Parts: sequence; C-alpha cells; structure tokens
Amino acid sequence: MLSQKCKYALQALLILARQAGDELLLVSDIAERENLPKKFLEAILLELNRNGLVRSRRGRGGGYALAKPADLITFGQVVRIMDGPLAPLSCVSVNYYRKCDDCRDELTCEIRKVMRRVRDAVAHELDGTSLAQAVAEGRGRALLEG
Amino acid sequence: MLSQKCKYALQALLILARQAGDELLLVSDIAERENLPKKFLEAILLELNRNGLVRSRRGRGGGYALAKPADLITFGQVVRIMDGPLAPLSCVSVNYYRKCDDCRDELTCEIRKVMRRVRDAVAHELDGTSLAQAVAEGRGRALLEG
DNA sequence: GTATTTCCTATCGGTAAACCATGATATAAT
DNA sequence: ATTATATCATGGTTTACCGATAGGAAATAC
Repeated sequence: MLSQKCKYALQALLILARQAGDELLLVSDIAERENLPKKFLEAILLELNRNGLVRSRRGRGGGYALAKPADLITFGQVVRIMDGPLAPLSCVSVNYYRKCDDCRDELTCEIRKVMRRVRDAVAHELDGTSLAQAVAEGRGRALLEG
Repeated sequence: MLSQKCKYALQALLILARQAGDELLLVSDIAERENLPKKFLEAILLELNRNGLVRSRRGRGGGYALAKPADLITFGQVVRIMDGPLAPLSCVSVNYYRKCDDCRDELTCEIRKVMRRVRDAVAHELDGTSLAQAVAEGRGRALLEG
C-alpha cells in the first residue's frame, strides 16, 4: 500500500501538471485545494524538489512548479522517491537491489521468481504512466501514448 | 514490500507443498530447514491454519500439512492473509475495499485509475500462481498451467 | 500419566508513519 | 532598509505496526 505521503505527492504533482505554463503555486494553495495538511505537504514538495521533479522560488511571489514537462514525470519516479522500491522483495528490485538476509540461493528461489514477475508488472504500469497521461485520461480520453 | 511474516509463510508453505502425501511436518523441522525463528513460525502457521490453508494435529506425532492440494493454494491467498490487500490503494482493492478518507470523487480520481491497473496486474500474477506451479517451476520447467 | 506438540495470550523493543512547532533564509514590494 | 511573504531546515511527538519471544493451556500418542 502506498503511504499517505506518496498519495499527497501525486495529488500535488497532478495539480501542478494541470497548471499550464510556468505559473508558480503556493504550498498553501495546493494544500487548500486538495485538503492536505500544509506543513506535511511542505516537506513533501521539498523532497520532490531535492529529487528534481519540482522547482521552487522562495519569498514573496514564490511557490512551486514542475521542473520538467508533465510527460517526462512518471508515477514510477514519484513512488520510488516517496516509498522506495516498487518490488515486493528487495532481491527483485532493479533500482534498490539488496540480497535477502537469509537466502541460500537466489537463482533457485521460487518465491523470487514469482515476485520478479510482480515487480515487472508493477513497474510496467507505473513507469509507463506519466502525469500528462493521467491528466489526459482524467479529461475523458487518453490523448498521449507513451 | 512483503513483510517478513509473509515471506516466512510462503517458505513454509512451499516446503509443505513439496512434501508429498499427507505426512505431517513439525514446526521445528520447518524452522530448522529454512532457518526461520521457530516461535514466530508457530504463530504464522497458526494463522494459516485459522484461514484454512493448512491443517494440523497436536500432540505426539502431530504437525502441519497443507489443507488442500497445492494447486489450489495461490500466492494471492497467502499474501492477502498475511499482509492484507494487494492493491496500492484501499479504494481499488477488490477484497478489502475502503473509500479513501478524503476523496471527493472516486470516479474522476486519476490516481485511482492508475492504481487500479496496478492492482489488476499484481492480482493477475499472484492469483495466477499456485504453490504447485512455483514448485514445478523450481524443478526446471512449469509442468502445470493454471 | 507423561512426553510431545500445537494452541493461546501477553508482552516488548525497535522503527517508521504522519504530523506539528519553531525558526532560519531567500525574495519582492514598499 | 524594512517588512511581509514563502520556502528551507531541524527536531520533536504521537501512534501504530513489525518482528520476535515467553509462558503456559490444551490435545494427543505411547
């Protein structure tokens, strides 16, 4: 299950994605629009900023915007930043691989084989869906294929 | 990510699945073979018992065996018992559906649409793989299709 | 009736999730 | 410059869950 943090991140990013142009949005505005806890959202956007998905300006007239076009930001990127590996087992993770503590032989582990397929299926969906696609889909029809 | 508990459960069940016939296996034997904490495994098998995946007999000569043929027990069943919903959001869960706390309209939520596909992909893999298939696959080739 | 083995309840330390409070720092308008 | 406005940084709180263990009750075989 996705963390609350990750859900909030996706909500915020989708709002920014819908915001055409380079207009900056305030944390408080996003929080209000989506009913998110403001301080928590602040921390989330900060993390997204450090990871290059979002850019910011501080001080009066400041705020947040996407750091790149919405079709270059995928759900997979967001989930990995917020919640870590997509894989159900670290030993089948591509981006966060780590051997299982007590595994005698990774190559013959039946659980691993199954979970590898799960990981691939999840990654296929999440890495294959961008913010732009999700927004378009929400408008009634998927206009962008990726 | 799967919990440790769930991993242990799958390991134990695969051992039982490999055990032909109705021979009972001791908790201590399973624990020893797979290097699992015995007391913890005890609790896990108890839970699997209460959920009908496993049957037991107590006292001398007692132990555990699968409650039904290995091709009728799927990874999906096990994961749901141990870790709950497969879905990344409760609002897209089929077996554990629950509305998101702060969702204004479930039907237009873009995040939900994406996560629904993820859920389906995961369920397809896990519900489509039985203990028997995993064991067969481990022997080099999948002999059973389901 | 005694040894064996599962069943049941309770507990515990550690860790992470979800926030909140406070203040520092950068920016723009006055 | 000063002030109002925002983001940035740090640290704490509360709650809940995860992984595991302890101790004994209940059932079964010999």
